[in-house]
Amino acid sequence: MNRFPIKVTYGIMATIELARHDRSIPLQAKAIAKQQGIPSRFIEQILQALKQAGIVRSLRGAQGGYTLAQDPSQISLADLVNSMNGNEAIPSTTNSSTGHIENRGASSTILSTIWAQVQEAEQAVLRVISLQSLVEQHQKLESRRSLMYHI
Amino acid sequence: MNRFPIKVTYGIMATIELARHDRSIPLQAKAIAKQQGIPSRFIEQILQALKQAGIVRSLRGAQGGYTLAQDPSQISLADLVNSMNGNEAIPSTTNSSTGHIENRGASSTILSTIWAQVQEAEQAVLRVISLQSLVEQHQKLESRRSLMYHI
DNA sequence: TACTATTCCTATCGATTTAGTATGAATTAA
DNA sequence: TTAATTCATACTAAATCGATAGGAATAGTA
Repeated sequence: MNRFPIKVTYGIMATIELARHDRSIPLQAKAIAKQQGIPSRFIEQILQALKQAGIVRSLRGAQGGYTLAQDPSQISLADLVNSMNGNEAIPSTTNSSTGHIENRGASSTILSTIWAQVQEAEQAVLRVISLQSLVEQHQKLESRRSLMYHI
Repeated sequence: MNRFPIKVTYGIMATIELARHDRSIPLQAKAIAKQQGIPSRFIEQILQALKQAGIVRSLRGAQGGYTLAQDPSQISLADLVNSMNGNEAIPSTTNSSTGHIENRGASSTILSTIWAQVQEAEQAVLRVISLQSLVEQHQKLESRRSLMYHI
């Protein structure tokens, strides 16, 4: 089962939709929502996050909408996931008020570095997957599915 | 920052404590809680999960408590984390009511396999870290800390 | 200019999960 | 028999997740 947060899932679905669409014509949030079965007010928020991360561009007003800001081959899944997870803030070990090194328990110190390794392992998986490849896989699956209904 | 759920963090702290303790004498939940600054009724619940997973043994009644069920070198962080995350249930792709293959969207199918890769990467990191090594790191940190206060 | 379609901003809401408390029964050493 | 302990279950407060809501700002078009 897919256990990415729904926000992340929707964001990825939206960018796949954008990648399949003519890049010179903006695609509206509403259109994406309808196509993918996502609540349209919700996808708007997610598209905002993608915009802040520089992954999509937006045009306001009538005939406005969203376009990809980069080529699908240049966008990694890590970019997508990170932009919607509200990127981890400055991980500092110093307490800003005192300037002292935090005196956490030893276990906590150890687990922090292990957590960092876990995060890095996840990022490594996500970095090597491009939006381009997602679109290609998507294409294959869809055509296989339509074949099935022709038998 | 350590981003393991607090339940997991506490559980690991508890097993570290158990590993440092004489294995032939049960250590009480209350003692672990006091030593590590964990609410004692809370650590009891966590120790139950560790017991279900076969990582600790328990003895009820007066002078009862918990002991490790295995050697610290045989317990991996993956074992610990998984036992406290309430291990993922049977991942089946078939809909049990119809017997048919689920007809989810293509994106969802793709993201499921990617999520599995992410999970496997995380497990790979956790599998190679033993409780033994955690205890050793813990020891080093503690002694370094006590040295600092002797200067 | 006025109208309409759209993004953008911010607040709110219900459901679920997380972190913890509470109560007391069952068990066992002394 | 008593005291200390695990075990089982239910409850609760706070945070997070998955949305929904209202309306301001912007821009194309008649």
